[in-house]
Amino acid sequence: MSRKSPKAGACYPLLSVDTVIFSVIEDRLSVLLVKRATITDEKLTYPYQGRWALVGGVVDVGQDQSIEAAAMRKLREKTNIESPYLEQLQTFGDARRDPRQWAATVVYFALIPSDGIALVEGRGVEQARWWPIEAATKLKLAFDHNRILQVAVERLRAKVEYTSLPANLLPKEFTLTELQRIYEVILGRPLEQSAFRKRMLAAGFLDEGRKTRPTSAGRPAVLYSVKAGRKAVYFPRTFYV
Amino acid sequence: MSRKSPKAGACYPLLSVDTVIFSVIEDRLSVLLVKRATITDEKLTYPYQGRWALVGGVVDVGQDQSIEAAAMRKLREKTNIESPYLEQLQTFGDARRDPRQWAATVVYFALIPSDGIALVEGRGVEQARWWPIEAATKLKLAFDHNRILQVAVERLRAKVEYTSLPANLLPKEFTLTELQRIYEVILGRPLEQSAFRKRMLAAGFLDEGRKTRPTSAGRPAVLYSVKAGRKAVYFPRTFYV
DNA sequence: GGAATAGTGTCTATTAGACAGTATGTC
DNA sequence: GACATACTGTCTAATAGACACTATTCC
Repeated sequence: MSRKSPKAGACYPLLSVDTVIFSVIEDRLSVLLVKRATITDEKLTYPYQGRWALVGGVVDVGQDQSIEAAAMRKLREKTNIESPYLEQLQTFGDARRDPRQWAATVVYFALIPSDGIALVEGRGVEQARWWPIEAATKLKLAFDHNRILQVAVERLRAKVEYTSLPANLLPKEFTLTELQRIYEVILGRPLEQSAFRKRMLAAGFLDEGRKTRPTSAGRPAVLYSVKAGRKAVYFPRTFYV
Repeated sequence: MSRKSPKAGACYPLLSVDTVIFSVIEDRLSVLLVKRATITDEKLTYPYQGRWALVGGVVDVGQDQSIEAAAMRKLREKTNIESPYLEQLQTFGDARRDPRQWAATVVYFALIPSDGIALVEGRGVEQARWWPIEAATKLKLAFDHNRILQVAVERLRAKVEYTSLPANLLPKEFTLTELQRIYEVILGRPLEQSAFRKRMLAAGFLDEGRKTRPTSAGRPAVLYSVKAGRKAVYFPRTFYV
């Protein structure tokens, strides 16, 4: 925000990126939010102080080669995830969503496994934490982030009905039971085991691991992993016709 | 492009909108392209002179209340369509896609009926015309518009498999045979009549018109129209499982 | 053997696709 | 009646869902 001309801020749109970072933590679909810092002497130039917000920030033309690179950079600054599933959601832009000026934000959504997530606190941020979706939507978020979050959840739920996206929420190797649990958590309803397994195997995006993992009790399960290069597969039908 | 500071153009991203306007004309999926004007004395500030390009332009903070409003304005300036089906496709933005500066463009795609299209030529544009998709993709378009067009066509073809989107390519009233023809043109393969009709009627997005239209020969067909407020319906399966 | 979890076989209901057949208009 | 286009009935194959059954481990 250091333009020379006093009117510049009002004449050109500001471009930022925001990422809705999803993970399933303790059987709940959750989103990573950051709390915006409180800076007592700069109320005008740093709005929504103390509010929870999506991970994001202004695109830096000097630093970012592309919008996606900007989103990846912001994500790296907040988590230690190297290559998450990242999909562009939608761009929101109008005259009123930022009190300072006409602003547009390109929103991505990311899916990351629940294992080994370490949060990093950065500039302009007091805290970062995971919120279950139901709790997050009840918060009064910064900017139009409530609406953005809602759109992101709707898109995720819609795509889970007919794609293999949820596999990106698990570590590299996982059992079909674990995968099914992820689907059930996001959709909020139980799925029939036999039909689920048939569908996943028929879709042909899984490699069967030779090893099995003996858990505390019960028959050990076969470990599967997503075939190399297959970010997502589309099923020919949705669940429960 | 009239920023005061000489470095301003290099420091902030430029935000524009582009719309891939589709229509089915004479049984061919077509896209509306405009030819960029030739201005001999301003080669640097107006790139890709004489090239064909998507309909679009820079977002004007003073004029446009939102990005979608900007897209609608550009569309209005080129065609006389009042309320087309308009869906945000994707935003493309990086350091190299515009020779002048780091630029981002929010791309929409529009579906408009083939009847009553009148083209209007505007500023910076010499011609506007419809190109069949196969011909358009062979042109060397301005900016990264070849890539954008490709993404748009892929998205359209994908959605046609499981949505009622193509109904937006027809006038208000149409027969099921006409609707089927649109699907076949976009998908590039014939569909089985009985299954097609069952699917469309089962999806429940059509109102049966009481009138029939006596054509030159053959049995007159029932006219259908999309139920009020139903922009698109999702089918539970794709065609040809 | 009992408990727990993983995985499969079989039946049924649904429905998409195929295709022949019927309906209704013009000439 | 001939022709053209619109529309429907019926058969079949595929498969999702339901659910009971089997498999493999730990204790």
